Amino acid sequence: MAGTTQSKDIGFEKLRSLPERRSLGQDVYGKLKQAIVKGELPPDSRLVESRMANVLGISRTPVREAIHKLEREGLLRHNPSGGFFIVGLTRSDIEETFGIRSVLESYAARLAAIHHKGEKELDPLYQKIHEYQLHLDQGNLKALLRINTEFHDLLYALSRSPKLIKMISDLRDQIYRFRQVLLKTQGNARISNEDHKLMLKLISNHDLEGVESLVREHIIRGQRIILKEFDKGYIA
Amino acid sequence: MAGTTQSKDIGFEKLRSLPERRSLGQDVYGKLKQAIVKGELPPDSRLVESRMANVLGISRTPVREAIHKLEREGLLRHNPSGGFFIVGLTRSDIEETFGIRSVLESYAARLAAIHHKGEKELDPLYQKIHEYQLHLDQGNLKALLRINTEFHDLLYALSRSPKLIKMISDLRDQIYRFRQVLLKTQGNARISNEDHKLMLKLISNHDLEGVESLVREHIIRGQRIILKEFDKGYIA
DNA sequence: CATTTGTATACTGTATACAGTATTCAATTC
DNA sequence: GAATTGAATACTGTATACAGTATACAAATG
Repeated sequence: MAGTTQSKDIGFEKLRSLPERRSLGQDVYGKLKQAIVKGELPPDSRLVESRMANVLGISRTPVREAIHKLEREGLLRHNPSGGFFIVGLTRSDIEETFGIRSVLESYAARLAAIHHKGEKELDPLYQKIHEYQLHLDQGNLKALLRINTEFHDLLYALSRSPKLIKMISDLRDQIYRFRQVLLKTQGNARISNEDHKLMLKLISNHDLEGVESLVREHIIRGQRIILKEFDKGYIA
Repeated sequence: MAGTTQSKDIGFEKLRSLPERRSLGQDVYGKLKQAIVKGELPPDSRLVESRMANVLGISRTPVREAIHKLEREGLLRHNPSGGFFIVGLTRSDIEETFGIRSVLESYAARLAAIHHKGEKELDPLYQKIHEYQLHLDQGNLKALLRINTEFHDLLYALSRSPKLIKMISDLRDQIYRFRQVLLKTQGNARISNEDHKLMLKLISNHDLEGVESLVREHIIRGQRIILKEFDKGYIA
């Protein structure tokens, strides 16, 4: 216990959090996941362990760690004849994923409405809406995407359900590659922010049913946009 | 192509599906997951790779595969000082998990109601209800649990959403250890079957809102039962 | 020339080796 | 006897080795 010895051993707390050394496996996992999620690695391409290990200058072992995690996550699938490949998204995958998101995210919003006490909790969210509005007029897509994500993260954090948040986050990773389609047009980008404003209003009023169905509709709107583009063949 | 050569190479189709050799890693994953999910391995206990490998008579490599998958799945957590341990369930975990189930499973039922054409699809489900009723009178808990699971599997299969089904299945694994509490008392066991009957009726009538809110309530009822037992300290 | 066969190559799945870090516990110091 | 030190041990994270299978392609065969 601190203070029980004569010699002063105070002042080393700051050293405690110095290196924070993550393992190679974790690093590879993160890198590989990003690459897949962003669509940098094309679907159906095979992942050759030794090649990856060589490129990264490490051994196969940590690469395997990452691969097995990503397989469980659904981003990779095992080839019957051995090895793993990147899974692409079919039309049904998109339909399903948005459908599931529609119920999970609307539920998160409902929880947010239940748990939220006092208007002050919503301040950062109003802030994001404002910030968004500023960039909206000048059509800064990159910024809109970022702020949009931040808004949703803040909102779902209010649900106080870590498991739910994680599931929502995992689902969003799966369709990350299509994100930008959603805010590509001025019209959609504007509607999105109007929805967000309304969400906060409903949460303030503790209107559980209201916010739940609004978010559900919000997501389904996104689904329709993506599917339309998908059918046009612009994205795949 | 078959038949293009003179020599008869017909008759080997049956060999095609002979060994179906799963990898050691997959085996360990399955075994270990079962053991954790059923509560055979106590929470917070550390998993020592070399020990496990020795017990199973294999090397550490496939054991690691399994461990990393289970970590991504949330059943294991990484120890800051190295290694992995089994995560236990807190009260919040139970609350969260049932809450998420309530929206996912009600959504699956809604999809089932949307997709289902013709009464014949529901026959196996009515069959399960009947089967359940038979065992209900003689209080055969083991059988009730099995039939109950089968009913829900059949129902959610009608949703035609593999991703949704998988998520529901994963969530149920997390609270598998508490299953039997739900049907322990005659009263609850009976109500459960009444709910199931009503679900089928609503699905037949394509009453989407009805079946969705019924299933939601069905799950929340389960949540209350489990939480009550949990608070009494009978389960942990 | 179209098949088949044979052989080299690539890759996976599993086992093993090894260095570095935690942990344990007995010896030591105050 | 409580705290400190130090050596022995256990375990992890990573690298490497190796056998068996799949793949690719050239040679051989009709």
